[in-house]
Formats: sequence, C-alpha cells, structure tokens
Amino acid sequence: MDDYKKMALLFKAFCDENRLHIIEQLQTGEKCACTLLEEVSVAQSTLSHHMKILVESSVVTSRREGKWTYYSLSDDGGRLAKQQLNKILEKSAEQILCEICTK
Amino acid sequence: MDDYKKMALLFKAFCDENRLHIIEQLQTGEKCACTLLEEVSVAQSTLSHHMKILVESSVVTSRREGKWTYYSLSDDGGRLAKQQLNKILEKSAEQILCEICTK
DNA sequence: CTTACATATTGATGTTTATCGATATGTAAG
DNA sequence: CTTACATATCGATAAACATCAATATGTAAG
Repeated sequence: MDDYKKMALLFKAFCDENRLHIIEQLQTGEKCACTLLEEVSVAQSTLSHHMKILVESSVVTSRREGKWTYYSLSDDGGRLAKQQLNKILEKSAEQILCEICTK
Repeated sequence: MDDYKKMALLFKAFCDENRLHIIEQLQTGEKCACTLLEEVSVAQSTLSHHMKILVESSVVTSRREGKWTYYSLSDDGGRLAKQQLNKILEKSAEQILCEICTK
C-alpha cells in the first residue's frame, strides 16, 4: 500500500505553522507571492519552498500572469484532503455496531 | 495566533506513513500495542514513539488493562481534525461570491 | 539587448524527526 | 520478592526539513 506515502505528502501541507498561515491568507482569495511575502515573515526563497509543497500537495494552485505568480486555494485539493481524512478516520461497520452494543 | 502550532501538531498525526498504517489498523477496533507491533514493521520503541504522537494529537486514545495498553480511534479527536481541516480550508464569503460572479 | 523586477533554484546550516538497541518502569503471576 | 512480560524512556544516529543568502531564470519595459 503506497497510498500512505501520497496521503502523508498531502497532509504535510498542514504540518507547518507557516504553511497554515499562508493557507489562511488565501481564504480571502487569490494572492500573488509578493503579497504573501509581506504577510508571512520568511525569506523569499523560503516562501517559494512552502508554495511548492502546497502546490504539490494539490491544496493550492498557481497561475502565472506576467512577472507575477498568483496562488489560490484549490477546491479539488480541499475536497481531496477532506475525503482522505474521512477515509483514514472512518471506522469499520463492525466496530460501530460493537460500540453501540456495549453502551 | 498560536493556533497554528496546535493545528500543525494535530496534523502531524497524518504526516507519517507508519502512523497512517497504525490508524488504519485501528479502524476495525481497539488493538493492543503488541498486536499493532505485528502489523507495523518497526521496533517496539519506535511503535511506542508513534503511539505517543497519535495520543498527544488526540486522534487516538489509550487504555491500560493489566500489562497491556489498548489503543483506539478517538471520536472526539476525529471530529476535531475534521473541524480544523474545514476551518483552514474554508473560503471567505466574499471569495465565494467573487467566484460565482466571474463564472 | 539591456535593465529591472518577480519568482525559482542551489548550496549550506541548524533543527526536528524517525529509527534503533539498550535500559527502565510497571504489572501480574509464581 | 523474584521472575516474566508489556510498554515506555533514553541516548545515539541518520534522514528529512526549514531556513537563509546567493545565484539563476523568466518576463516585461525601456
């Protein structure tokens, strides 16, 4: 089961304080890297590194427009993350039955 | 906002392949450490380390019974994780409106 | 075809994390 | 109060990761 590797990579998006901060900044809409750089106090190269991880995890998408790169939350990525979380936390039918019976 | 630190810690539960494997093993119900040790190919001390992280993230609960420690998925922890994921991925009302308008 | 600017990549460094073997603690049974 | 067994903690090590400054790439304007 190599699904675990992919899933772990997906959740890495949410494992770093700076990335959580970046994601929160994107809640109000698309932002260019230079705007994010003002909000998050890291070096430009560090921001670029985090953006790469976020895009690779599919949680964020990027769009180039001239000199600027705009980032935004991906609906598909969000859906995938929620779906994967549900999947990994889902209990088997037998366990649920078992819990009801022992109440 | 120190919420980020807590949130990052919570999602660390899902950032490691072995921990994902362990969580999946718990989907069918409570299991003792020695059973998990047979499933996941790591040293006993390593398993113990992962179980500590899982319990501290609130995703898993532990229960001691004699010599054995039993672990199971926590409903509260699962709820919290889902809630936090929804929170961090939630878009602002303005952005949603904006997206509708540009369609 | 330079210059200026935005972003990406590289290389180095310190920190965190996963892993293990060895040892300690905690618990039940003899 | 030993012994045996389950789990936790400790100390060391290697791999992964975040971070930065420096440099490269890519793009538009002069």
